[in-house]
Amino acid sequence: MVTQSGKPAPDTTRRSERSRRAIYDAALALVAEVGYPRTTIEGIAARAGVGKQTIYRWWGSKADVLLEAFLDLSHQASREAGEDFVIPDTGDLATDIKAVLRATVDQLTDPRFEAPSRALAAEGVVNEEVGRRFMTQLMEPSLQLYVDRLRAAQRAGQVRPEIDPRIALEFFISPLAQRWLQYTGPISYEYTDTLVDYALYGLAPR
Amino acid sequence: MVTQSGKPAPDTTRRSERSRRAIYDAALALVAEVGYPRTTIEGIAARAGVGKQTIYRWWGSKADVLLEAFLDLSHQASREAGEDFVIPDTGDLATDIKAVLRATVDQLTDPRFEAPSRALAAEGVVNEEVGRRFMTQLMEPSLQLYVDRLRAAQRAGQVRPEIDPRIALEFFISPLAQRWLQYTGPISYEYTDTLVDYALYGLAPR
Amino acid sequence: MVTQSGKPAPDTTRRSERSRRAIYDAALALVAEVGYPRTTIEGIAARAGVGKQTIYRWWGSKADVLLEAFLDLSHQASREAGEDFVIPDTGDLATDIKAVLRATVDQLTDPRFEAPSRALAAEGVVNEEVGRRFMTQLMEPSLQLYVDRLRAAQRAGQVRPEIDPRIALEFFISPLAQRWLQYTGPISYEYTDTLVDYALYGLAPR
Amino acid sequence: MVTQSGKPAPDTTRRSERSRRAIYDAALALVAEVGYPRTTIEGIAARAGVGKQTIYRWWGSKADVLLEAFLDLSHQASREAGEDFVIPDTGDLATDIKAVLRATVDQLTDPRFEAPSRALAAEGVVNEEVGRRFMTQLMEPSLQLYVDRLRAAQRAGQVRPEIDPRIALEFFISPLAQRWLQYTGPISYEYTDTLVDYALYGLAPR
DNA sequence: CATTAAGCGAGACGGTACGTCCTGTCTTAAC
DNA sequence: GTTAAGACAGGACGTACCGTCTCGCTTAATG
Repeated sequence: MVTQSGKPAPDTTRRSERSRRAIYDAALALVAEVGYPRTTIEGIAARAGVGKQTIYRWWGSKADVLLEAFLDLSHQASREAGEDFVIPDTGDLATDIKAVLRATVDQLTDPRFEAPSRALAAEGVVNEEVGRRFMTQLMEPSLQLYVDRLRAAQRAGQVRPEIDPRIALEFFISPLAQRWLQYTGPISYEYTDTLVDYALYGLAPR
Repeated sequence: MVTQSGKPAPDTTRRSERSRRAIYDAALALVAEVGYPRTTIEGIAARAGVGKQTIYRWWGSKADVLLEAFLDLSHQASREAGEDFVIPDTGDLATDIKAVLRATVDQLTDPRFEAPSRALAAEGVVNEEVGRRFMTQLMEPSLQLYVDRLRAAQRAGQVRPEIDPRIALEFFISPLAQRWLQYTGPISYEYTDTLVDYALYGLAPR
Repeated sequence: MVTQSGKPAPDTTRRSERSRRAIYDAALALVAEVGYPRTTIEGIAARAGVGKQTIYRWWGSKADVLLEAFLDLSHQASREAGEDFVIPDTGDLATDIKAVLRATVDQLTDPRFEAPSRALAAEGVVNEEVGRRFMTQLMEPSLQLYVDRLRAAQRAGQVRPEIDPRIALEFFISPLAQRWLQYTGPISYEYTDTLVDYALYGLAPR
Repeated sequence: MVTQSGKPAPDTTRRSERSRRAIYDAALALVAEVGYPRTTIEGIAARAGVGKQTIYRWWGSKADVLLEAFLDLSHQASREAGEDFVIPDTGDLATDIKAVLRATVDQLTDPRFEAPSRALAAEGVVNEEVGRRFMTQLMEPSLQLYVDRLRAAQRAGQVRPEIDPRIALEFFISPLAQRWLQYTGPISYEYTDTLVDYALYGLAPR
């Protein structure tokens, strides 16, 4: 998807896999250690034992590198975790969503994920392009799972049919996201459970 | 609450009001024009016709400057707007909250506010200290208004008494905030109205 | 000797003697401790417990301050030393001049004098005005003593009458000065004695 | 002779010759135009169209830059001038030295040389390291020429054999240097001729 | 099977901004 | 009216990174 710039596009087949990995590792490590603003391209290159040009050849910006590194990390994690990234369907919507949200709470407080995802979220707030990629590449797949589960619940008569699942899911996701992003309140299992109870009360038919 | 640093702490009584104003104006203008990352302390100083040291004397960072500038802007706006910053109480909770959310939508898309508040929100995501100040100084007062209005609704029997207003308000605020911050969806009056309908359905007694 | 500038000349009668002394002391101490380039007006003021403006009111530059401070120091030294600052006339010109040059060697290596006089000499090299004041106020009186002593020697028939004493004295003074200023060679009693022997051999009648 | 500093020592083979030249030119031009103290590293960099870091990478200080620039200028001048930088030997010592000193007078008053050499001399007075480099790299070669010529004169019986040429040459050089450096008197052909006459009278055998 | 062209590590380069220090002017309150 | 104190506009310092560039080197793939 390289748009035609002035430069002759680099030859992907000759790309050094070893360098790419080293760059991902260095980027994630640095963001975790010193924070995003003090993570520099030079620092990543030095830590990865790589020339700066190798970074500039393949990525357009620090955010780009981190986004890919984080995507890679997420894919690895998915592969390791197996089933965990789907929403269960026990028949009881409340139980199922509570379980998923508890897993989300765990992930949001996992130090391995926290620094880079905060960094990317922040960059995305201010840089629309990064924001949209963060959204489509990282969040969207998860959101779709909620949509699917809510549709199933509608078919089962547990959620009113006129409800738009795409909006309903925000009642579970957004309050948690905001507390995490903006320090508007503490995050806990108790909190997410309450969220689900309040929200489902409104979504269920009378 | 000035913590004892190494420096002798400047004399506030001698501070130049004219410089402060010029710095606020320059900071807000630059963020609007070139974006937060390309807004520099040197740029602010130059535009304000002020020495860099005058900025460093009174603020600790670019984020600090912008936070105060934005607070100042908000206070000005409040003063101009008068009554607009309270939640009306017509007796109909849905109507009242819809009105406030529509005003919020307007503000979030007002170019005068958008750039600086995005910048601050982003900084706050990554810098906890800024995040907490953004929260307590800018958002908290507004949130309290929601709490008050929801309490009144509880007394009027329109909201179930066991609901925690502090959590309930997030159903109105957070989805909108997330769409705005993370480009997770479009923002419109229709959307916020739907939000209120879905949420109140769950909050109201059966 | 304040030339008419735009400013109303300050009132000398109200000048604080205590401040002047403190400034001299601070200036000399700082030059000795950290060297001339790292001696600053602010540093002098702080060390002297004096406002910066007090320095700017009475002196035009750092060099000015130091020049006066050093003059003051020299006058003090003269007063303490009494007779030492005249050239003796024992009748033997060589002996007399050797004695004076040995005293000069001592002074040039006295750490109390070395730092400020090097500083002033250096400033004078590059700043003609300072150079001329250094010359007329500090060196000239001493040079005149040489002229007087050489004239006496001419009257006594120990120096050829056609010799210009003003030039002759440079054979004693300049080589020593250059070695000191420019590190062109070591300084010792033996060296100055040799200088006198070589030079007088040429100045004396055959 | 690179001492082990903390920095990794730049790669000399990759050094930009074009930048070095531009820096020399800018430094000499600025010193001539605005004087040494108002010549800044930033100014040199800007005028040379060079990044500041390029200066800091290769030189340790403003004095360092100027010293090398001046050395380079001198070498250029030597190359252009050819024979002019040796002391002639016509058999008549007085004539030969007078000629050289007249050339020196010319150089000391050549505006191309005056500003930078004053600046370096001044810096050398106050900064021993610079002083010694100024001495060894710029003055020493010329001084050696005097030593050689005086030795030849001793062999020819024109100078007493017990005279140390290294001290004798100071009678020609130092008075002139001091007048130039410290404004202790005017500089002219007549003056240097007199110097030679007075001095040789003492150096010659009876 | 050499040739050649790309990616690579390294790092010098022209720049911009940083945060600190100092300049010389100006203002305030104390004496 | 001088003084101590210190805020101010300005500007240079020396450092850290930016993104571009050029250098030899390794490493496929091709002629």
